[in-house]
Amino acid sequence: MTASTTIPDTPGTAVLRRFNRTWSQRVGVLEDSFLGLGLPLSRARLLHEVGHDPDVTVRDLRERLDLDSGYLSRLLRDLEDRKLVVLTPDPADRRRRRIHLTRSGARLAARLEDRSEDLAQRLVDPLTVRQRERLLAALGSADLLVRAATVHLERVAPDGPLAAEAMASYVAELDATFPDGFAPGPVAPPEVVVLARSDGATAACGGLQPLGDGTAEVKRMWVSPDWRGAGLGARLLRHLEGLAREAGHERVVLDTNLALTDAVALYERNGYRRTERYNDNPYAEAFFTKDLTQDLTQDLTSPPA
Amino acid sequence: MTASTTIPDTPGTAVLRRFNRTWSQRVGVLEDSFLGLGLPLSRARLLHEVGHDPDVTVRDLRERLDLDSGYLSRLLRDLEDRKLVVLTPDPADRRRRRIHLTRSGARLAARLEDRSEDLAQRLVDPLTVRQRERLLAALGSADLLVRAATVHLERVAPDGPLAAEAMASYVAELDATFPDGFAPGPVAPPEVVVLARSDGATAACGGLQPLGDGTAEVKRMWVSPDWRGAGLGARLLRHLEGLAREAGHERVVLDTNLALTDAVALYERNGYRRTERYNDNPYAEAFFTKDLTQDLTQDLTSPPA
DNA sequence: CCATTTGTCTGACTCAAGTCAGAGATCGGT
DNA sequence: ACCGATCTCTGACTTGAGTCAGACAAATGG
Repeated sequence: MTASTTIPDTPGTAVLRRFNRTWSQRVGVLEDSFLGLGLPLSRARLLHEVGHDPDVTVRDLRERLDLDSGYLSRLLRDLEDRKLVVLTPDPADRRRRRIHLTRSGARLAARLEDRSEDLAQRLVDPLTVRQRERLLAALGSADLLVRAATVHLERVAPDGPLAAEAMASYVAELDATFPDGFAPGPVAPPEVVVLARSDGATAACGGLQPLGDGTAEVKRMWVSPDWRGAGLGARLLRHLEGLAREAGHERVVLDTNLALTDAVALYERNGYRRTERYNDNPYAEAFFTKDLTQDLTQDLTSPPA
Repeated sequence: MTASTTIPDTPGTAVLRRFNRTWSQRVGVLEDSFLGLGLPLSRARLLHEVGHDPDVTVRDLRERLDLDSGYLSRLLRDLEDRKLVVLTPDPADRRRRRIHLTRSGARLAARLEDRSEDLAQRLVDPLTVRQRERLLAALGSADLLVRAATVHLERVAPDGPLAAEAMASYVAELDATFPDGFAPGPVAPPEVVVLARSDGATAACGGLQPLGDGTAEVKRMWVSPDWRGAGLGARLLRHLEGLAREAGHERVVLDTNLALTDAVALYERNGYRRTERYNDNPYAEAFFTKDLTQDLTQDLTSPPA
């Protein structure tokens, strides 16, 4: 609660590191709570994961948990020997194997869950209702911010499945937002597609289309509802501007519908100014442009050196 | 950011557990950051600990980190072989051995520190200044609350060193607060002394002295400045009331100085009412009492069952 | 239908992190 | 000077977690 009109010498990371220490000392137990029911941690985590979505394939797990295939195979075998799971070949692709919990596996998974819930409860217990609310609010916003901070921006193939999926989300959202729906004709995807990805899910997307004459158009800016308010839009926008600048463009333009108030605010906040219509997109009501040659935007992502 | 006028079914622990997941996935790396400089984690941690206070004895470390003596011995030997520390017998007690960092040990410890700082910096980096402030504020308050929630209240020997130390802090604070200082005569410690301890440090203290006639006096309530605002005072007070009730007392009384506005507020918030002077303590300006027989105070520490 | 890729599994390791049972010095009290 | 406690160290184990190099079977693309 120190006043923070000036940037302190120790740039907050002290707080972060202290918190990390506190958390891992006192709450690290939450993880270890999976322990003590006869299963080592790795196996318990695996069981938990299987419990969370039945019928996963070995492959899915391997990808999700980033485990060595041999190791995973052995872990699964161990769970199988303990009669906690059964592996059956996937009829659709007989190389794959599907994993189901047995009855006792489900029971154990539930007990692990309870145990972890118990521990969480016990942590929160000594606090007053008021404090509990403060704690949970703090953790909630820290969660969002940490996740936002660790999102990866990656350029993907514009015609790949990831890009297609993101485009579909974008279209679906506009369709739900506009009073008369949104039904664009079949359009080619933009030349550049960037996704913000987190945990294998797409948190935001945006595209870039060269229009010639030193101009690139920003297209399909979209932030998943789960991620609003985490600054992903601004980050993605800056990233796209950077790419445009690298590609030698002198300005970016974009169009938008005025119903998208958040988007309009985002553009205005980031140095975009209204300009005249430059296309015949029937859904577009407002047109923006930003000069990339004069680097007025100070980089907000890193402190002044 | 959901409205929280009603208590949700899933009592926040979901938020907590989700946060735990996020944190350990993304930031757990902070711990592992000690890795990769050629030292395994346990040794790196040990080095870090030694760096933080030079001239520790093996015994101290064993106690502080709760390690098996054989294991610790081996770890230290490993550090010694790597020429990172030197062990010398303690002249005062030649069974003990003191540990010092060598020059290269200190260098490595500093690099470990930097590395962890770097990682923290990198986490925070993609955020805007605004978001960073939000994150650090959230972590700061979560830190305090988590630490508060995991404080242990323990009764200690009134004449032991821990009690003495706490009393000294109490006296020192009052001495600094009162315009004319605070110099009580040599008084016997209260019959019951309870400390709130965290990480081997005392966060708060309080005492209980039977006055006869069904009455117990609450004495020496003190919360360390680091811990103000975490609700420790209320918790300790309730704990003392419980002890008094168990011991068969019907009411508690206490005196205080009006300069201690926080304390006065605490007592009023917790059902204490003003009463007339019952002793001749020259520093006391206000006297409070609370009836223990009617259990009006609902227990705020746990939700209604 | 054949070569290549993909998905799973086995065997043979490594490494970190402990635990447990003493051995041997050293100290403190009597 | 002796006894029991204290401190440190050694040896002999265990367990968990994970890596790496293939082997083998099923799918997939030309």
